[in-house]
Formats: sequence, structure tokens, C-alpha cells
Amino acid sequence: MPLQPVSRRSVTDAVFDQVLAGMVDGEIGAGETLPSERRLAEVLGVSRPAVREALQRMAQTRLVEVRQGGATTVRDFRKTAGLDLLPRLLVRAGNLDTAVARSILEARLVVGPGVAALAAERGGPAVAATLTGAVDALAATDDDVERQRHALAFWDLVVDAADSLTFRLMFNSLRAAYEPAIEALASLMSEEVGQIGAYRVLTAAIAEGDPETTRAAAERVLRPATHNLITALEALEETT
Amino acid sequence: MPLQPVSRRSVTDAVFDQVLAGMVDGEIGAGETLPSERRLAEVLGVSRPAVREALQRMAQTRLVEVRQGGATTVRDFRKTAGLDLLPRLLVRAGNLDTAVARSILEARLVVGPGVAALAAERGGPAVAATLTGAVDALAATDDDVERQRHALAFWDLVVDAADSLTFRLMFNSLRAAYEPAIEALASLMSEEVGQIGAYRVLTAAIAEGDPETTRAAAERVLRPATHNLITALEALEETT
DNA sequence: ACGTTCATAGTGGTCAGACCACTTGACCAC
DNA sequence: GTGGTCAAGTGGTCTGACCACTATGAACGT
Repeated sequence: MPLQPVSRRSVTDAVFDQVLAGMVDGEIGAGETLPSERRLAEVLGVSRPAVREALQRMAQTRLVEVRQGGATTVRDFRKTAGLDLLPRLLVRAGNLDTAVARSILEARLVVGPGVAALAAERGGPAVAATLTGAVDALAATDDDVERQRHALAFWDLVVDAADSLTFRLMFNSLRAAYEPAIEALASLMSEEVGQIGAYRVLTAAIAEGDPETTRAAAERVLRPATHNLITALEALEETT
Repeated sequence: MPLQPVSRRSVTDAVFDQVLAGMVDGEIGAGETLPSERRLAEVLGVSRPAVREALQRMAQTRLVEVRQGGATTVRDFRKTAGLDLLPRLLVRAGNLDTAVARSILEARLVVGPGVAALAAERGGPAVAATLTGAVDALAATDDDVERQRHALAFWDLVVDAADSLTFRLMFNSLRAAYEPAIEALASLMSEEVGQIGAYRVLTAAIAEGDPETTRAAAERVLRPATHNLITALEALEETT
């Protein structure tokens, strides 16, 4: 078996996860006030600095609002949290949330063509060359996991070519949610990452510099697997 | 003058901002190692817990990687950071980064129609009613700032109707970057939030449930101001 | 001379206890 | 009512200590 690195969960992480789980599961509804740091430390059996670090991180993610002298209140993470929270919501207690997974696929289908179109507008011949190299690498392997990584590298280059910090950060967030599940998705994504031709068409469209053709080509790359995955997720949902 | 709440910057915040600024300005290139927590605390004249809280937050945002026993290394925020970092990159040292602002507008133009199309697929009559109410509220005021807030509330409802957690979090992140600048953008956004008719057309398209019509209607709402703002930003850039 | 072993110094992780700054709410005087 | 005062509780910060872990290089055996 492939040994995997041991995950050393710090006390702070444990506190963070536990409080977050309470919020996601609805045990700690929005608007409620959290116990004081001292009290939390006492209840959880850890020191106050450990609790503080966890709460600071939650505040950074806009999950809670801390006010000196006052209580720490829980915010509605659906209304305030940012995209960085996505990986934590995709898998809850080890289980994949199918509704969240579906929304990621839908977002990918919207954002992907948009980024590609921008890349077509801005990319030059150098971009076309590196993209071609990425597709070649994709075509050179048979392993589904490896192919997914190469496809990811391909899109990484597309995002670079789009020269948009917003799309870059968006891509990073989505990738952070996607990568942990890359092995589990190997078979489901096999069809998408196997259609080398579609990637070549997309690359050519970007090289040509025509946004609309590019948008259509990107959709042709992404739509089949999107559809398949969503139906697979729905089937998975029914068995649960 | 309108009194505004005093902003109390904590020591931790100051440390966070200072280190982040160093990374963004390139003083601390990616791959380098940060000084130890004790050393940082000494240099910055604060306690170690304060430094720790800041570093923990940076690790959460994937700006640095801390390893027990080893040094804390700086990561390439362009490759690893998520969308939550956007507000911090939009304004640096009080100045608006025009390239980042442009990328936000471009992303909005891609994501907005996509979300609206999803809302059209999923929304029912109830959605149509609330959207109409939001447009009515938008039409009821003349103040540009107020209109922007109502437009934001309108899009908030659209995102709700799309029933997509990914788009919801994406919207939250983009809003977090946009809201602080809402007053500065009042005049530039005036044209967009003033075209009540376009919002009504979009609402009707969503109510009708046709994704393609909706996508086109959403583009008609967003494109004019997007174009204007980008040219305005370019002009601003030249004067600098 | 080379590779291995292993103490050691330095790092992040955690804790306890203390004090300060602030918010809140009750109470009181006007 | 209005405003002032006070005490209790909260988050903010600091100090100093100890533990767990990593990297480093000297000592060792070959």
C-alpha cells in the first residue's frame, strides 16, 4: 500500500474544526454568541492561546466576529465566508457533500470558458507554445490520475495567460477543493482528460486569439464530464 | 461630516499586514524562510503569541508554510492563495491596484451571467417576486451609493436563486473586495445601477426560466459599466 | 576517506498566569 | 429620563516556561 504522510493535527486545528463543524451542522446557529475564550479553553481542555489562534483564524475567514470587551458572535457563513472555505465544506466528517460538489462543477463550467476567452484575447505565440507542450504531456500518459494533474497544469497555464489576478485566485481556491479528491475522481474524470483532441482544439483557438471560438472549445472540453459527474453524484445521493 | 467608527488595529493585524506587504512588494520572495517567531517578535517589538496569531492566519490563507521544528517558508501567494486574499491585494498601502480592479470587473462579467442563467434554471415564481421587489427598491432611490447597495442586494438574491454554494462563496469574496470601495465608485457605477430597465429585463428572463436569454440580459446589465470602468482605470493608470 | 550515529541547538507547539483595554449592565444621583 | 459611576466579564497582550520536533554537524565505526 502507498504510505501516506501522517497528518499531525495540532490542537489549534482540532479546535477550529470542531467549532466549524458545530456551525456547519447548525448546532451553533448564526447570531449566537460563543462561550468566552477562557470558558472554551476549559471545556475543550486546552489552553487559551490555542483557542485564541483558532478563533483568530475563524475571524479571518469571517466565520465569527470578535469584539474586545464583548462576546464573540457567530456569523452566517453562507452569507459572509469566502471561497477559501470551499474545501472544508466539500468534505464534512470525511463524507463528500454532493450538493457542494455539483456546485463546483457548475462553477467550473462557467468560469473555465470565460478564463479561456480572456487567455485568447491576451495570450501571444509564447502561450500557444507552452499550452501545446502541456497537451503533449497530457497525451503522453495513460494513468488517469497523472492525466488529471496534467490537465490541471494545462488550465493553470490558461489562467496565467488570462493575466487576471481574480481568476488566478479563484482557480487556486477551486483547485484546493478539487485536489484532495483527485484520486477518488480518477475514473469519473477519465473521459474528460482522455479527449486529447478537444484540448488541442482549445489550444488552437487560444492561439488564434478568437474569444468566441475559444469559449465554445472550452465548453466542449468541460461539459461532458460535468454532465456525467453530476448524474453520478445524483445517483450517489440516492443510495445515501 | 459623517462620523465613521474608529478602526482599532490590533497588534496581530499590524504584524499580519506588515509581513503580507513584504511578500506582495517582493521584499520577501517566495521560497525564502521567515525569521523564527522569537526573532520576529523581538524585531517587531511584540510578544511571540502576537506573532504566532499572525503567522497562523497567514498559514490558513496559504501564504506561508509552517513546519514544527523547521523554519517557516514563504509560499508564492499568486500560486497558492485563495480568493479571500483579493480585498487585501486590491488596495495596497491605501492605493487601489488598477490591474486587480480590472480583473475583478472581468470576472464579474463572466460569473454574473453564469449565475443568472443558473438562477433561471432553478428559480421559481417566488424568486421572481423577490427579485421584482429588489428592483423596485433600486428604482425608488436616487442616491448612487444607495443604488449600488440595492443592486448588490439584487445580485445577492440571484445568487441565492442559483442554489450554488460555490457561486455563493465566490460572490461573498468579490463583494468583500468591492464593498469597501463602494463610495469611491459611486459616480463610475452610476450608469449601471441607473438602468432600471435592464434589471427588469433580467428579472423577467429569470422568471421565464430561459438560461440563454437570461445570460444575454445579465451581460446587458453588466457590460456597459464594465467597459467604462476599465477605460477609467486605464486613464487613472496613466496619470500615476 | 566515507557513511552512520547521535547529541545538541534551534524551531514551532502548548501551557499557565498575569495584567491591560474595553464593553456591558446595574445602580445611583440629578 | 439623563448622565455618571462602578464592578464584572470579555478579548488583547505579555512573560516565561516546557515539550515535540528538525536540522546540523561532530564523533564514531568501517
